[in-house]
Amino acid sequence: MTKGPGNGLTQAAIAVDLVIVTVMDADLKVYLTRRQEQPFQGLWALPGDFVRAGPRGSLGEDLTAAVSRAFSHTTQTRASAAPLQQLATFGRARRDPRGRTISTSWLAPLSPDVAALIAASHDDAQAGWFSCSEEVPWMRLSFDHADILEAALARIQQDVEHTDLAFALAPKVFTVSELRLVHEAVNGQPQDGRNFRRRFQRLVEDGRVEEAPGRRHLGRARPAKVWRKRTQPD
Amino acid sequence: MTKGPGNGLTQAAIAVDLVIVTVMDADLKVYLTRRQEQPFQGLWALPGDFVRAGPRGSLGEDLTAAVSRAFSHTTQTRASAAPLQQLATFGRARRDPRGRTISTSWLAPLSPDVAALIAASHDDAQAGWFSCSEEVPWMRLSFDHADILEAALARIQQDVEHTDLAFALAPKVFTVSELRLVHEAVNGQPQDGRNFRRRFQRLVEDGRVEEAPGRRHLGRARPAKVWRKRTQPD
DNA sequence: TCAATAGTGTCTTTCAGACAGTATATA
DNA sequence: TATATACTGTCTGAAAGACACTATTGA
Repeated sequence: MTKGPGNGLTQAAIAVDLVIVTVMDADLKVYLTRRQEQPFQGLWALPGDFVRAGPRGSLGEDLTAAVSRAFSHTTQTRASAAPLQQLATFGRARRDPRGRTISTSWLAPLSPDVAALIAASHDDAQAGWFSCSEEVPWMRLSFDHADILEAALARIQQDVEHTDLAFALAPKVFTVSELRLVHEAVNGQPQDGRNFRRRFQRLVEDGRVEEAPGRRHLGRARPAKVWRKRTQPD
Repeated sequence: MTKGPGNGLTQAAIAVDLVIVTVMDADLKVYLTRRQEQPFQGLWALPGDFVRAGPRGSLGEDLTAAVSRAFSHTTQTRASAAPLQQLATFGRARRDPRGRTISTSWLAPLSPDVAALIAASHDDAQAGWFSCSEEVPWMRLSFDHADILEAALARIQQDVEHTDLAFALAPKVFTVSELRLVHEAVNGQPQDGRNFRRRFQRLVEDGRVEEAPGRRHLGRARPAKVWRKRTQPD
C-alpha cells in the first residue's frame, strides 16, 4: 500500500472540464470544441483534459495545475486571464465509455476583450462560442457535458448576483451600462437602467469599484464614465 | 484506449469524504472518526471511503453510491437520513502519502434526533461529535481534512440562510425556537426571537412550512406550536 | 409569585421595483 | 432637429433590525 490504495478500489483517470463563458453580443456564450477522436468524435464538448502523470510514475500534477494547463492550451491565454473556480465533480461510473473517469468542472469567466482574441485564433469548424440560450447543441454534447453545462449555468445565474462574477465577465474597465449588460445576458431579461445604476452607486460607496480615468464613447450618444473593480476593498 | 485513457495520464483512487454535521447543545458539531490505520493512524479524520471497483474489473460504483455507502457504514443509518450534497473536490497531488488520490467532499446534515442515535452507538475514543467552534482538533486532522472542513463550514453558513439546510439540521418536527437555534448555532450569534418569528411567518405564508399536530413542551415554560417542512411547496 | 419561554406588535431604515425627467453626444 | 444613451430623481411597498409588550406554563 505504498504506491496507491490497492485492492478493491477503483483506479480512475481524473479529467478537468472547462466551462469557459463570456458575454458577447448581449448574450452569454460558452466555448465548445469539437472532439477530434473517439469517443464522441466530431461532437461538441466542453474543453478539458486529463490530469497528467509526472516523470516515471511520480504523482503527477495538482488538480489546479491541470486546469490551468487545459485552460491555457485551449485558449492560448495565460490562466491568469480568468479567475478559475471549481464547480462540481461528476463521477458516474459509465460517463466515459473508455473506462472509469471522474471529471471536475471549472468555471472560467472571460472578459469580452480576451474572448474576442480567442474567437479570432481558432478554426470555426473545430471550436467556437455558442449562445447558451440559443445555440448550444444540448443533444449533441459529448459525455455528460450537458449535465455539467446545465449545472454551471445555474451557478452562474446565482453568482452573478452575489459575487464578483459579473466583474470577471465585463471588460476590465467598464461603464455602468456594460456591467448591466452582463447581468442582462446572464439572466436573460432586461434590467431597469435607473435601478441598476442605484445598486451600482452602492458598490462605489462601499469601495468595491472606483472611477477610472477617461470616458467611453460607444454608440452615437453621450460618453459614459468608466469604472474598474477595486483590488483592495479597504 | 478501450480499457481506460492510457498513457501519460494519472490513475488515481477516488475518495469520498463526509462532513456530517448536526446541531447539539446549541452548537454546530461535526462527526470525526479516528484513523485505524496508516497513514495518520490515530489522528482524527472526516469519515470517508474509496470508490470501490465492481466484480472483476468492472467500472465500479457511481460516486453517489460510494457516498451513500460510506455514510451508511459510518452512521449505521440509511443514507436517506441525510440530504447528501456535494461540496468540493480536493486533488493536490501529495494529499495522500500512499499515492495519488482525489477526494470529493459531501455535506451530510443530520437532525438532532438521528445524531443522538449515532452518538449512542459508537466508542467515544474512536469516533464522536466535535464542536466546530471549540473542539475540532484542527492541527490534528488527517490529510487535507482541515481545508475540507473549513470550506464546508463556510458553505454551511451561506446555505443555512438561503436554502433548506436549516430544516435538515432541525428536528423533523420543530418549534420556531428550535429552528432559530439552528441558525444561532451555525453563525455563532444570537438572533432576535421576534424578528426571526416574523421571517418564519413568511415561510408559513409561502407554504414552505406547515403546522404539525400537537405541541412541544421543552423547559418549564409555555408549550410551543410545532411545525414541519412542507414536502410539496405548491 | 416568579422565572422562563411563547407569541404579538410597533417604529425605523434599507432596498428593490416602477416610473419621470434632464443632459449631452451623434446623425 | 431628432434620437440614443448617460445620468439624476421620486414614489411605493417589502423586508430587516431594534425594541415593548402580553400570554401561558412550571417551580
